[in-house]
Amino acid sequence: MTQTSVPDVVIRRLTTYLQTLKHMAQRGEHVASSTEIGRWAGVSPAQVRKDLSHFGEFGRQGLGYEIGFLCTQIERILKIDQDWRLILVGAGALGHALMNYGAFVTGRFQIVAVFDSDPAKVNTRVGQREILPMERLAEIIAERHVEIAILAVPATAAQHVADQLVACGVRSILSYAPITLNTPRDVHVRYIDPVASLQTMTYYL
Amino acid sequence: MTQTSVPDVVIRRLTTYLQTLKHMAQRGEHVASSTEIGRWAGVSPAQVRKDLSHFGEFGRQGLGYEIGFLCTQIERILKIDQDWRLILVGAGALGHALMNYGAFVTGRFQIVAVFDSDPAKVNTRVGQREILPMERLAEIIAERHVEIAILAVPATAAQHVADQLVACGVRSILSYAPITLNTPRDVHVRYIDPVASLQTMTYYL
DNA sequence: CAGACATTGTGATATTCAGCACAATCATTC
DNA sequence: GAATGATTGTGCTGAATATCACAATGTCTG
Ligand SMILES: NC(=O)c1ccc[n+]([C@@H]2O[C@H](COP(=O)([O-])OP(=O)(O)OC[C@H]3O[C@@H](n4cnc5c(N)ncnc54)[C@H](O)[C@@H]3O)[C@@H](O)[C@H]2O)c1
Ligand SMILES: NC(=O)c1ccc[n+]([C@@H]2O[C@H](COP(=O)([O-])OP(=O)(O)OC[C@H]3O[C@@H](n4cnc5c(N)ncnc54)[C@H](O)[C@@H]3O)[C@@H](O)[C@H]2O)c1
Repeated sequence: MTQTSVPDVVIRRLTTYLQTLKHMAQRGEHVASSTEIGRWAGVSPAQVRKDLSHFGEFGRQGLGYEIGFLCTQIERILKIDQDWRLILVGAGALGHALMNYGAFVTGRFQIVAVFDSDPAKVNTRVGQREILPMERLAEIIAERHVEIAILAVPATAAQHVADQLVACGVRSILSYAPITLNTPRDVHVRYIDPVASLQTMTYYL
Repeated sequence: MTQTSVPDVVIRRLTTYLQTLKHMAQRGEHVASSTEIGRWAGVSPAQVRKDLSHFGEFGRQGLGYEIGFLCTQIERILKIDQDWRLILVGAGALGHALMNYGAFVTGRFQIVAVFDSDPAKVNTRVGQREILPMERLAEIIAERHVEIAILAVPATAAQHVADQLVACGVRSILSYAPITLNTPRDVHVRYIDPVASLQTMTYYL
């Protein structure tokens, strides 16, 4: 029940439940049991129920969970029932893909500014937005109340940029650079690295 | 010691240790203690030692781990001391970024073919490679002994393509589609989804 | 509206994973 | 070459996480 004692794995599973529920909703279903949710999310029914019970009682005995209601609740728990403004640092190949990614154009996570250190790229456009110089980082972060940044710069520059972001008040970083960042405790960092993912898969082959 | 009983979290941490070690090697260091490795990888020294002890004794008391040697050993454990041939399905924005990603061009994970169902894209080029039609999937996978695939198609097509891949004998899938795939037990799937990562971070804000 | 049925929420239990502490071991110094 | 200092490898312990099992509670049908 206590907010702080919920393990991180539970939080991560909530996102997959949400995915599953949205998918079911699109298929026209209105109610889902923990068994169904579990099957599609790849976890046991008991796990689903226990995870949800950390935050309250959302289901009905004998019936299951009302999909729309549960979606709303999970979104509230994860605080994604509101818009979040992001910035992107690094307008390379990956940065371009991200800027054109539907979820960041129309969804609740909106990239409000793109930064790059390369003078040749600054003032050119990517998607809808103009690439800004790093000098304007602090200004935009403060002005737009940005708390989350996506890092898509080379590994060699990642730590340096991360330090700048932290200094500007960014509290969450999603990094694509294949390097573990050194940040203060209260700054949350997640990593996305396809090579690392592949390396863990070959072990099982 | 037993190969099968090693938890998946340990395997995933091995990749971060390897990253850290490579980084240290580049800085000209030759020996690393569990404390140093742990500091940069963000885990406790005891954790580092225990993880490594699952596979053998790689260190020297009083000194630490010889970096080059440990790299070699971890690479052997993860089976990344050999080249792996990958295929990529989906030559969209993300597919293009991946094809031009250095790690997939020069590293041990090599994308040997790209597929797309869009006739307008087939026979055009992305990076060095020609985009192939889905009809040639089975042929190439068998011919090149491909066991790993990267999935970069829209969510709506992901399950269908995954089924095709499994039918062709692919045993590991790295999926960028925001959907949990339904696959046989012996097929390993990892997911990369920036939105899911962001959703878990807002909880802590 | 009563009885059959299905499913939740959760205390208890089992299992997995992380941290601790120290003997064993090796390099280095004097 | 003995004494010192540092670090590993690991049994033990405790914490975190998953599973089980069932009472509680609702739905649905005839
Ligand atoms: N391309 C991919 O598909 C892919 C996939 C996974 C991970 N990554 C990783 O993502 C990162 C970016 O990849 P990419 O392919 O887009 O590289 P890229 O070289 O195409 O783009 C990097 C961009 O960062 C900018 N940059 C460099 N130093 C900077 C600094 N100090 N401040 C601000 N901007 C700076 C560069 O000007 C460039 O525009 C890399 O760390 C890479 O390892 C890439
Ligand atoms: N663009 C990004 O930065 C980004 C980031 C994370 C995740 N994703 C996810 O990755 C996937 C691809 O994203 P994208 O931006 O490249 O999309 P995209 O629309 O640019 O590309 C998708 C490609 O898949 C092809 N395709 C569609 N159905 C197919 C089928 N049945 N068989 C083979 N090919 C098929 C299309 O022809 C197209 O070329 C999506 O699931 C998206 O949600 C994208």
